[in-house]
Amino acid sequence: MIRVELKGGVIKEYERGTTALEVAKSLGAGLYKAACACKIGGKVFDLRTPLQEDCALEILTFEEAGGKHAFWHTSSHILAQAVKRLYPAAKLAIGPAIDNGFYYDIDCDTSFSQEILEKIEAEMKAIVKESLEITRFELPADEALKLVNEQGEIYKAELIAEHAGKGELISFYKQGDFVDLCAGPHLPDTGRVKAVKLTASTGAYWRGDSKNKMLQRIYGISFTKQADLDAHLAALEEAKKRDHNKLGRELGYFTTSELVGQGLPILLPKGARVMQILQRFVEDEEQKRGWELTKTPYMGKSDIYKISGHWDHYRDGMFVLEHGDEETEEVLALRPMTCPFQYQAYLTKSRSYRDLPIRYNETSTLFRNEASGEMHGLIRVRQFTLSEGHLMCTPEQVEGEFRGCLDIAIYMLKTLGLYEDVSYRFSQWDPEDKEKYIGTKEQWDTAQSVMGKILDHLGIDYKIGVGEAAFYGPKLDIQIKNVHGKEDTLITIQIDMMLAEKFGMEYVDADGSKKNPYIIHRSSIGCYERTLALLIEKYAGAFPLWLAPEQVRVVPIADRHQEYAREVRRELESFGFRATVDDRSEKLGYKLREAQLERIPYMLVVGDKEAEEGTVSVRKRSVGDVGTQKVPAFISDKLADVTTKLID
RNA sequence: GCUGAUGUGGCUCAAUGGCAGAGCAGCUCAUUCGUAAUGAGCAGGUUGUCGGUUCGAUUCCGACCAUCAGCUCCA
Repeated sequence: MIRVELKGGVIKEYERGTTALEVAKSLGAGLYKAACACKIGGKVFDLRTPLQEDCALEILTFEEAGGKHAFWHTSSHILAQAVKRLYPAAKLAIGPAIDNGFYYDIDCDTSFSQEILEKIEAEMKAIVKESLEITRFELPADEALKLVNEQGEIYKAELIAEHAGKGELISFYKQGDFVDLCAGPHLPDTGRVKAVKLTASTGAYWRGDSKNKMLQRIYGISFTKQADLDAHLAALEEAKKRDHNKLGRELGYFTTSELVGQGLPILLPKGARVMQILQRFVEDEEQKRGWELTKTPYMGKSDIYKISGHWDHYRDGMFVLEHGDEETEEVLALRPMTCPFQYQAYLTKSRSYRDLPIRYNETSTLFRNEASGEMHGLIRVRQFTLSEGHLMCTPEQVEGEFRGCLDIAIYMLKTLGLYEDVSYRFSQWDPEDKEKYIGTKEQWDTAQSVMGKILDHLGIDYKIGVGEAAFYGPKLDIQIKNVHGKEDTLITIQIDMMLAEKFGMEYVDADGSKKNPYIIHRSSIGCYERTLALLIEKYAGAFPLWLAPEQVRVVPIADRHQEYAREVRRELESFGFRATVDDRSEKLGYKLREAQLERIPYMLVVGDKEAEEGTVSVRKRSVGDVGTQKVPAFISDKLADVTTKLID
């Protein structure tokens, strides 16, 4: 007998070799029916795992992450089984659970149109109804290979071939007549996937490599009951309404034009105003923290990019202004980054260790010729404005300066109300990738260990991204998810030990020797276009007062109140408020409705009473009518909110 | 760049191998109104662009442009 510690510290005894599923069954029919996977000693396992010794066991249901993962993984197997039933010639690649559901990559001549997805979904429901038992078995690599070859599963064979010769057993899962190579864990049977929806069919390269064949990827989501699926789909619809690419256009923040081109958004007055507010905020804050503003050219000769290495790495992604022969004539290119231009500022004189750190910031407009399929709203564009900076310092200073760079980024994010939504990624090089990265293994090990030490010192919780580093150094990326759950980099701080040497940047140290400074590349608020996009989504267009392009709208009730309304507006403007008067001969309700739809933070209703008393009737966007105030009282209240950058 | 989808007035959406229609927005007039839509009238489109098939194309076909989802990429 073995002793199994269950949830809440309860200890029960079982026969050695009892499976987790049998334990769940012994604990109650409800738990048995809900069981998806288990945790043994804190690690997630399949429910079929026999318990061989005393252990702590937790049965995971759909409510826990591990259980959800198994549930969605099984859903993907059901998807694959349905596809194989309908299209026996289809070849299966991989089909994992993801953060929000599951997918399966499939090689099939038939294109999975909407109608076909519906057919597959119907077949999945049939498989669920059949409530097939799911069993696990293991084979040595050579027998496993034989099995998948018999099935004609060439992609599975490729996966197994990688494990051949290591002596490990390859696991399979079987449900009905469908067998799939898989590490698991999986549900006990297919009958538990009560509600399923296939959400999309897209393309995806085999093994994530664009040199490989493009397969078809079917995405889906599933739940234990239909009501949860319905709620999930409704939430997705709600999220779509916040999408900056839709809302930002509707509210008049930006537009695009076919005549101008892809990835070249036109910021309309509202968008341009918010961007100006953000820029002033960033530049002022950076000045307070010892950053010096530069203004460098939007283009430069190819020579400068050849030294930095960008010409080799990113020439295709640069807008090169070609006039003639590259060999004999000057070739200019629009700048894709500001680094080497700010280095020229550093190089204007010889530097002493006493001069360091030198911190240069710039609100820099950059140009990158992104691939046509990459462009998206304000998130990924071909011309953008970065709050960019480069900091030159000694090795002793690098930790403190890095912390300073991080501090300002965190301060920005907190002020904007985005901080709670971000996560950190420590982006490292991939030693296997000989093409992308410059420098030696020693240089990389040093730079990464410096950054790793700093991050650990600061107690930052990060994920490691192998192969995500810049070609010249490791990065701390501050990641954020958009309204659809897609993650992007908002802010990045990089340590660079390579480019100073390439550009001959030196300083004279205390002992008289010449050394290359460390360079930190960093952004404090990221790219303004992208930040604006995320703010639109975060606030669903209802910006905090300090950021709102129009802060106050004065709404006269009848035409005879227009003069007083304009007086109120002039008073507001004299205190720096962005205010307008809606002087159209419309009914009050009509004008308020429009102001609400435009997300104006405050509407000031003025009629006979207000004009008489020198007051305004305050309507707050988020609340409604909040009563009457004297004009100076309203102004001082809201001035305080603007000064503190209140997020309301 | 790749896979797939989409493109009809400013917006949301109809319709059709044979004169393209509605609501909202806009404009005009009337209404002067107290916290999310006053009424009436008017105007607005070479159906993304170019080419092909056809007696006739917005509809069918092709190329391109743009937009969307995803992949790849992101200095």
